[in-house]
Amino acid sequence: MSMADTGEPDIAAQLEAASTAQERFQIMYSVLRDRISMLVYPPGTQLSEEVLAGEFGISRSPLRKALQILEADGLLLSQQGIGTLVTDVDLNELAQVYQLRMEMNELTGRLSPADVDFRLAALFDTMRQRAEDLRVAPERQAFARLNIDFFHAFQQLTDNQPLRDVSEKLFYQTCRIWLTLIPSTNLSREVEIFCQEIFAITDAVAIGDIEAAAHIRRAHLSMGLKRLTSMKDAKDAPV
Amino acid sequence: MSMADTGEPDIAAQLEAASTAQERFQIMYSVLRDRISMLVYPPGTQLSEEVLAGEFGISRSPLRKALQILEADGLLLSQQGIGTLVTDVDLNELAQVYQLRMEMNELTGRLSPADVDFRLAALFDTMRQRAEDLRVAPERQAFARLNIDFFHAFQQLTDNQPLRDVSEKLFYQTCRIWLTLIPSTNLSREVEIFCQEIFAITDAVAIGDIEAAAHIRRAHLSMGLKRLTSMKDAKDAPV
DNA sequence: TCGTGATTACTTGTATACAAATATTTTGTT
DNA sequence: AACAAAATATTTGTATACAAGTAATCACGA
Repeated sequence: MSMADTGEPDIAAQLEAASTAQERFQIMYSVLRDRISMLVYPPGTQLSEEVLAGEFGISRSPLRKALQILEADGLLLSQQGIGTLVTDVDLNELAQVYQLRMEMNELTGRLSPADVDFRLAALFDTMRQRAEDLRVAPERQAFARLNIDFFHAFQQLTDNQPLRDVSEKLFYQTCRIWLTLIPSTNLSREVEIFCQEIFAITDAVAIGDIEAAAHIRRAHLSMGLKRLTSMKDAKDAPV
Repeated sequence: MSMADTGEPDIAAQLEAASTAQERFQIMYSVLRDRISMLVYPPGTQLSEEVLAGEFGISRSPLRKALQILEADGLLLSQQGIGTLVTDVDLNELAQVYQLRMEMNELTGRLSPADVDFRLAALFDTMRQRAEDLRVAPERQAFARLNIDFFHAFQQLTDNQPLRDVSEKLFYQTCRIWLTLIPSTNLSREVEIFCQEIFAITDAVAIGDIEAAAHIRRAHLSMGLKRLTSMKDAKDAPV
């Protein structure tokens, strides 16, 4: 599925193995979005179409489709003569996206809540396990990876597909802010808070109370925004 | 020459006048989305890249970007060897989108409500005027056009940009359903209902009560969904 | 007449050459 | 040395030829 964190073995081979154009697009899109979100390409990075096409073993044409969709998602900005740059997340946009996500997460509990079957419960159990592992050995990459994977798990708590699509777009618009703002000194604290969130939500899911899970998620989004703004202020403050 | 019956004077000239690629994309995207929404291209219509590029006076490359974004929006579906087809709106998707829009419209009143200045009040006044004109002479095209324009006016009631973007995507995913389902016999009734909605919302906006406007909108979305499902049932019923 | 296989036509997907826009470097002049 | 203008390099944008996939047609035989 997602994987492709550091390993990401030979994308070119995966692309060649894919039979349809849609599959190839999906691979390129996922890989690039993941690299942007995991800060393999930090904000401001210039992505050369020619270089990327070379790495993927294809021409610029099919690659450009992936880049154009990512641009529509707000993750890239292409300009003729300048280049394709990874966008930055500014504080204003961050606050607006977070406010919207807070409200929409509540909808997860109200609109078409999924029934918690064995598979879903098992998924959240692995999340809990990964959180515990991370707490023992806090690490930036693993933290970011768990953040992304837990989001996708949470998504499965609703059967409303448009809600899923919209939530995903909003999530990826800002999720890299954590990696960009967390200094190594704060990592442990953030991991601890995130673990508490995962534990609480997993407990709620275990007893089938999706609405409770949604409210917990909302509360943590709210507090997360507050911490992010304070981090941002601390970073922007003069030395 | 071109079959663009609804105003839309020579797109090719507009494209040539545009100075940047982004402007050209915006023109093509808007024109195509509008044609799909106004049923110039009804669901199932096959859009030939070559023909469209010819009409727009450009090559397939820049046109394809617009088509690809519209495909990501869910309005088109492209398949190699088959063609690019306008998607249909099925009842399931319709219900999910409407449920989500109902909830999100409430957010319009809570998240960053815009302050109603003179310009905004004037805009809603023109909407009221157009509604009154439409009531006198109900017409399918004018109804659909007002539906789209009123949506954009309503959008301006919030300053939360992500909320605007998401709402717009959702709106265009289903708005053509009205034109596809309304038989000429029901047009007058729908126009009447729509006028009542516009009048009520305009009154609320006039006194600066955006939250009230949002609740009215939500109520009409809810009732609209009910009517749409009943229309759909009536249409699908055997003769 | 029916069925079946090959052929043909038509569609989007991909590769590539070139155009246009921007940034950088060089070069010439004062 | 400083400045300006031109040449150059680098990037995305566009046009176009061809490949790959699909559907319809035709030919041919039983």
